[in-house]
Amino acid sequence: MSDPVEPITAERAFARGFADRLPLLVNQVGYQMAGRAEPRLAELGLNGKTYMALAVLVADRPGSQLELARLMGSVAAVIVTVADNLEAEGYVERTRDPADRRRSLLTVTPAGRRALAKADRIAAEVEDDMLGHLDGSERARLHATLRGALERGPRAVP
Amino acid sequence: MSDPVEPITAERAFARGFADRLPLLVNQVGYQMAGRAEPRLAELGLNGKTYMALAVLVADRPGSQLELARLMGSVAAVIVTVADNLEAEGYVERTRDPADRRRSLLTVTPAGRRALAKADRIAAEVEDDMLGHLDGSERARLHATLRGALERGPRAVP
DNA sequence: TATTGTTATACTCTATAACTATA
DNA sequence: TATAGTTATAGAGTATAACAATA
Repeated sequence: MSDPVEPITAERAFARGFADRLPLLVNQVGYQMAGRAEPRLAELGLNGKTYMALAVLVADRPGSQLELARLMGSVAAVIVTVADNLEAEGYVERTRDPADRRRSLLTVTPAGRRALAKADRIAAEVEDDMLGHLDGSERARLHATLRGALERGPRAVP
Repeated sequence: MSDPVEPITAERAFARGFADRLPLLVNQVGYQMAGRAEPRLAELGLNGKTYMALAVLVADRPGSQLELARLMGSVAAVIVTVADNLEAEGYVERTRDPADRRRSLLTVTPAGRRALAKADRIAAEVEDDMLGHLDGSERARLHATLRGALERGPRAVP
């Protein structure tokens, strides 16, 4: 104790109780990442949910709010608020589908695309923060592993 | 379309919007894992938080509720409820530290250890569900990667 | 005066179920 | 009758601050 070259106290940096329990590890890493990203996303008028929605809108082009909900693993009522927030920031425009006037078409505006690009930069920096110890190939492997996990089985979680 | 060998509809199994954004991927995998584990933990009288607390109590032996809070990345007020729940299930006993009567010592009961073992089995099965496509060495690598991410930097998230 | 645990309160999220308008 | 979106409401979870006991 009181070692001059090790100013960090003896307190563990993280709980060993997480070490061999992958679900706890994944949740903790996700929680850490969210906690680091959210304050910076807030400066863009975004949060985790609206950032995710922008990403899915651009990449997957859902044809209705309900399809967006499904892609996000969420439900219709939640997407209403998400779309409201994005619309209020000027990041999406909401128009009724002329072919089926029950559906709302969400189109990302140029400002929305700029916000998404900035949010992606934040996400990349958070990734660097937490995975700076990995080289490129290790990071690519982690990406592939997690994508594979999502591709397996249906999403049963609302 | 309507391919007999591919009964899954054209709907994507998961949103491509997540694909290149690691924080979104991690959160989604964690969310999936939690959604699969929670209903089964509930049969043990546990949830994600109380399971995590049991694991940390056994592995890290915190000397007070506040230390447990720090190890879990939580705060004192939340731990009160966590400890209340574990105590109500008979999984921990709460006694005042004789050396400093402000502190509560949480000791895991034999029933608590049995519940933790069952919860660990659930966690392992959820891991198999989502990572069945990985062989042992790939899984070990994922473990090490995530542990490394948590060991880097302080936890700033309450 | 500082710290630990607790309680209280307000706030956010989420889940569910009505309700509307369109089909 | 069924579907997409919306609204309402209740419940869970979280954060903050005040408070009591102990140091």
